[in-house]
Amino acid sequence: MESVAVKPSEVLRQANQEHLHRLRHTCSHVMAMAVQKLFPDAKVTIGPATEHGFYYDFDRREPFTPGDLKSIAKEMRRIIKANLPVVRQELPREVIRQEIDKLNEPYKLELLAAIPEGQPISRYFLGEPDHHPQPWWDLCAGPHLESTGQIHPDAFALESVAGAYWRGDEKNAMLQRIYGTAWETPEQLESYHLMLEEAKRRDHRKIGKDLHLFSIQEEAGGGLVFWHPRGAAMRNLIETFWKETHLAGGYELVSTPHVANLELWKTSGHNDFYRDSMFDTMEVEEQTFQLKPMNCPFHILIFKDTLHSYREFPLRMAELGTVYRFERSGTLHGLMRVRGFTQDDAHIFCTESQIKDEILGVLNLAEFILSTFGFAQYEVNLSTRPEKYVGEDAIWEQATAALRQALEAKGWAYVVDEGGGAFYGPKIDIKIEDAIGRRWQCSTIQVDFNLPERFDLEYVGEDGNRHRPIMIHRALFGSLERFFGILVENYAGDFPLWLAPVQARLIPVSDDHLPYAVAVAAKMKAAGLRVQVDRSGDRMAKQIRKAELEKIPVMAIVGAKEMETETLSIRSRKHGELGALSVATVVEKMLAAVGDRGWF
RNA sequence: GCCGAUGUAGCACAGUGGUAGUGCAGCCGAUUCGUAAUCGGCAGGUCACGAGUUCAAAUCUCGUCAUCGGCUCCA
Repeated sequence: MESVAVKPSEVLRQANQEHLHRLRHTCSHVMAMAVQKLFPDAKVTIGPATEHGFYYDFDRREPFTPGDLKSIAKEMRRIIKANLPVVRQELPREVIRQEIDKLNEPYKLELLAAIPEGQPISRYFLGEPDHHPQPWWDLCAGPHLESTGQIHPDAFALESVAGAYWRGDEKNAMLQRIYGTAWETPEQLESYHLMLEEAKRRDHRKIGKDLHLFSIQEEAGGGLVFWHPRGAAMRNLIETFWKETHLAGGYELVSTPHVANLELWKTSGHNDFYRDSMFDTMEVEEQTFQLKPMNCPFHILIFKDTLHSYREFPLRMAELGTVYRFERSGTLHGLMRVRGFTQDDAHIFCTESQIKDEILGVLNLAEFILSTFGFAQYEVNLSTRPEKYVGEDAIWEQATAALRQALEAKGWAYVVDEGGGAFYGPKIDIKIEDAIGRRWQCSTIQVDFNLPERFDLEYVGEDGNRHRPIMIHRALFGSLERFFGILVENYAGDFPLWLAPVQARLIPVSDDHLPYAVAVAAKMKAAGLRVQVDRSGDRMAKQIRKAELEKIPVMAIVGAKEMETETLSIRSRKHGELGALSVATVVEKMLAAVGDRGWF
């Protein structure tokens, strides 16, 4: 399964992106033409190219079925084989408006009205415009291929039908979106399908179930995670590592409740700005309580409980804080999108002049922690002041400059998202790249000018006067649940030794060797290794098969030979049979692999 | 929440109106075995849940919940 000649992701990377974009866009027109031929009642809307293909949204009463997709694809192949020319025609607004009117396409009229004055307006025909009857055409800016024959009839596929709102707004009509994928060659399409299979093989929901890591239970409700012993063991390892690293990095650990009086959330502004994502309140002895969607107000209360001096700054407060957010049922997805999750949260209270160094410190910590889990490739975004914001311009500029300086000092390339910041401050987001090239947003670092104001935070400065501190929110994993899901998919369940919930399985050749296996296991456990003995009485080959299916990294065969010589015959999941090694050597080598966070 | 699909034993699946099935896992017994499945037996299901249609419902209808693919939103 690992030995594909050329990695599918490589094949796809070699494709000409500009050409692919045209091809996919044209493909979406071909599909729309096919759909309107087969289903004349379908109204056209928009149909752009996407990362892997294209889609087209239609307004039609009857839903498209999988069978419909087959006939649409067939019709598309016919259009491709006919090799119709793709002809662009620019027309004055009023002329094209009348043309659209004739076709009775209300969505296109709306699109036309949205095109700014002075911009050229064009349509694209599939077929010669002078031909009678007039060929199919679509209001479109282009660009496209020159003819439908340039699409390879075996390099596209229709994938699925999904609902989508007109212009992405849920107040609007629900349209039917048909997704397709399209490539230059059948080989690329094949590679794309291999990629999809690979992603499916790594799906954390499947692996999580197969390896008994976690579950989500219908009886308890969607989006609530149950960590089973093996998953919980891994989570504990991650948490321990996180806590030790933060303590070493100058953070102090705190722990706060899961609910609080609603008044707190009114002060913080969450009750106004975040209500849609919060669970309903609960009444207790005539007071109203709220399950927490964030940790920040709690850390602020700890901060406020004493008067602070600038000499204590920067003050770094960290917590693995479990929060609950109301997510609409249709959006829940395994561990990636849940209703209760644990943020690896921290809040740094500091002065303006400390922002840069603090951010740099967070970037270094993020790099250290993420790379420990095997993530060394990042995509970094810097988001600046949006249109609606709080805080003074000068301080926004100062903070944004500090973020830039920190990124530059770190030497990381980054993309600026102008106006993409939160209303309360600028931020840096870090996306990590996994083993098959997918990117996941994890870390976020946000400067906050709002909460210190709302809670009237103060510290005593060098001058003896009260000043308002700067507050930095930051999370590195983002959410432990989500990060765990990413880890599972990144490693495909083959975890490095330090994370593997069961590091070694001792396999007795027969029951005669069971006592020896138990004794050896005790020794290995005493050395701090997570070891199990297979007591099933199954044949050796069966025991090996079970251990392989459970992706246990080290198998140790125990038989007469091994008892005789006080050795273990090691079979590594990664490297196969390694022969007989003394128990002491196995322990030593395993501990070394744990130490450098590698595999055995 | 919205559009579409799905829900049968711990897991993977078969079963289109007439007494719920297969494989693996589990338990029991025999086998005591050298690098990915030993053999035999037993047990296990309110067919997601709740209504309805029918002489009869896993199967048809409606509702609820959950899951899957999307939309929207996001850690």
